[in-house]
Amino acid sequence: MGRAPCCDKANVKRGPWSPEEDATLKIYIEKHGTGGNWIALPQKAGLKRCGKSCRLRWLNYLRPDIKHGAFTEEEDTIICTLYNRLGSRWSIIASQMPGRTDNDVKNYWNTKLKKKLMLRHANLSVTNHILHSPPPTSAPPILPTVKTEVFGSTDFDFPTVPLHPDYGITTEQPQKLYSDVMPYAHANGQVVSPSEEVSAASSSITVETSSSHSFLNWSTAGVGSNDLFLSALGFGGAGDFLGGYEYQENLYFPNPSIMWAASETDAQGLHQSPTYS
DNA sequence: AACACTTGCAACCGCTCCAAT
DNA sequence: AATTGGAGCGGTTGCAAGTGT
Repeated sequence: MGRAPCCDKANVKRGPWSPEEDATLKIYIEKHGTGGNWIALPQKAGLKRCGKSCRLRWLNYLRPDIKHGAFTEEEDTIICTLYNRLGSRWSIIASQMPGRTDNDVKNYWNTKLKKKLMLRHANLSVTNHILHSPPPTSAPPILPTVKTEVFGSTDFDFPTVPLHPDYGITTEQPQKLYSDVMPYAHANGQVVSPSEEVSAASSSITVETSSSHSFLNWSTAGVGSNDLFLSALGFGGAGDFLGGYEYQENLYFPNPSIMWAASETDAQGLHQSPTYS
């Protein structure tokens, strides 16, 4: 069929927004709203931009409730846990973090958090190697390798890491593993924490993520069902990754339909149902 | 000081979804 | 039921700023 472009590219400005454009858009939206029609908005506002660009600029930068600045440890944990659970559903992940946009979260994950994970993974691998490996008496065996593909996120391609069987991570294909064990990823024991020494912390924290209807409860009690992703990386889980906090399911999503759509349409969703009060 | 390389992030692209017709 | 057009999403790109040599 083919689709018409969202705007006449020859007649719209592109590239970085000037302060004047920002001001024009902001003032217009604050005065008139978007009217639910981004396509017509730029002309009404007197901007030589396409509606799509205006929408993005507003949502990702100009909105008054946007939070700029560094991500906190709590936010790291939320991202980590929800990515583990949902894959790259940035809009849903961002919806749990007031003031953060999907673009923010996505960029943060791609540029920083993923590297942080890999770094910790590398460190843990070294630690495990030192702690658990017997003194080498002969040439080391050729170890199996795992390419991590999680929840259909086929692009998530951490470096192929040699895994020692004693470390507890199997070489079974993660995708199969995930579908097999849903909704209890740990039930058949295919995935276990490779580093027992990091699971002893005990504390809890409740993170308010919205003033009205959303909070996440974090504690170290029990083994969460969300740890598959991080376990596959060599972490005990999100809490393992970030200071010992373990995510405990207690999500209150502003728009439940989003979550059901996410969980039911392609079997990449939540391990268990959110509850509402 | 100058250049090369890396990093972070704003912005764009192309696609799917969905409501309206 | 088929088509259309807008909204929204995830992936990718481009560039400015920062850092290293």
